[in-house]
Amino acid sequence: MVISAETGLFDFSVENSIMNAKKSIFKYIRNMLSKKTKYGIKALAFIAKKGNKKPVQTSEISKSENISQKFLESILLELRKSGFLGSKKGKGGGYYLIKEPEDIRMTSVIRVLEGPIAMVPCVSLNYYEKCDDCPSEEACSVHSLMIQVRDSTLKVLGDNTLADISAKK
Amino acid sequence: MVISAETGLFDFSVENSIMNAKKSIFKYIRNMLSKKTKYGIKALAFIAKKGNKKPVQTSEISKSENISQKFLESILLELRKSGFLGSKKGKGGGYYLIKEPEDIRMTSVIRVLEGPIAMVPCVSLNYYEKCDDCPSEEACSVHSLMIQVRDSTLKVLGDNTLADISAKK
DNA sequence: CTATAACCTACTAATCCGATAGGTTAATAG
DNA sequence: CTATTAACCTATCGGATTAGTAGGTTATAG
Repeated sequence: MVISAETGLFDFSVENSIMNAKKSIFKYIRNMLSKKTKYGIKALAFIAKKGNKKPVQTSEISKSENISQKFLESILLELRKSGFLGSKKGKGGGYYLIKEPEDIRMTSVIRVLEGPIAMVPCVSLNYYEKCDDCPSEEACSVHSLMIQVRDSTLKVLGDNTLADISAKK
Repeated sequence: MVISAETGLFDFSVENSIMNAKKSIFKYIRNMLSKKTKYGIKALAFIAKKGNKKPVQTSEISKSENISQKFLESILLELRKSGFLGSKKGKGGGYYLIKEPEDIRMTSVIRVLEGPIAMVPCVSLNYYEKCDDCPSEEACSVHSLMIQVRDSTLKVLGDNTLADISAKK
């Protein structure tokens, strides 16, 4: 907020021009992978790295991975409800893996946290939705392209398990 | 809005529960490819299909592809400024391709309209940005996974040209 | 000179993301 | 039995984008 020296009132025009400048200078970069999903994967990897079956506290993951604890809580809760994690309340409690890391594919993690893997709903396997505009999917120039992208992404995410990504370092 | 028969007042609790139900039933599906990009690709394909060098009007594309004309105008303008299209004003004017469809890769179109192709800025080639949270990209479990996804997507989008996607049908 | 179609500027509603706040419940330690 | 711990739950919020809409101005063809 800029205050005019002359009038003592808020100078909205200046404020506005600064905001517009910001807009144009710092081009927003769209995240296709939300922080939620990113944090979720990191948390799973963290738990997997520990290896043993003792529960890991949210606070520990939060500190180690620089994630807001409250936000992380909601993510881990969702992962538990989706069957990836088990939990234990009270002292010494926390979250632990239910399945082996080798059996957790990145596709399933991302589908739960993020939603569709496809870039467009009309080529999504699990979250299909027809486009409003396209009368025919076969005639759509974007459709087949996006199917190719989906399939190549699906291949990568399906090949990678939690064991693979938590093995790093 | 629901009106209580007893009090004659708005029953916000009911209203609210309906809205919550809606929220949970109709899960929002995130588009990773914006409509802007989708429309832009469709428009390019439309122009490419025409084949000849006569300018194509925004209104024609808009009607044929079911795209809001004003929105499309802004997209085609951007594509012109980015060097994909040429334009001609006045009667008989419109937009035309500057390069051959074979020479227009989908990667470049998407980068201009959408921005980064990578799912996360920290693995983007053209829009790189460091993550706030990660102290080390090598240690990040998400990083290498997203590099794999990026590369496979880049392969598909780099292999497909405007000629390829407009050849359909 | 007039119709056309590109070009430009500003604004808006709806929506989501990422997070915060403030609590309740269940399990363990002492 | 009591205090502590950590998961669990509900509500709310600011900031930012998307997908337009509105209302013009400029240049070109006939």
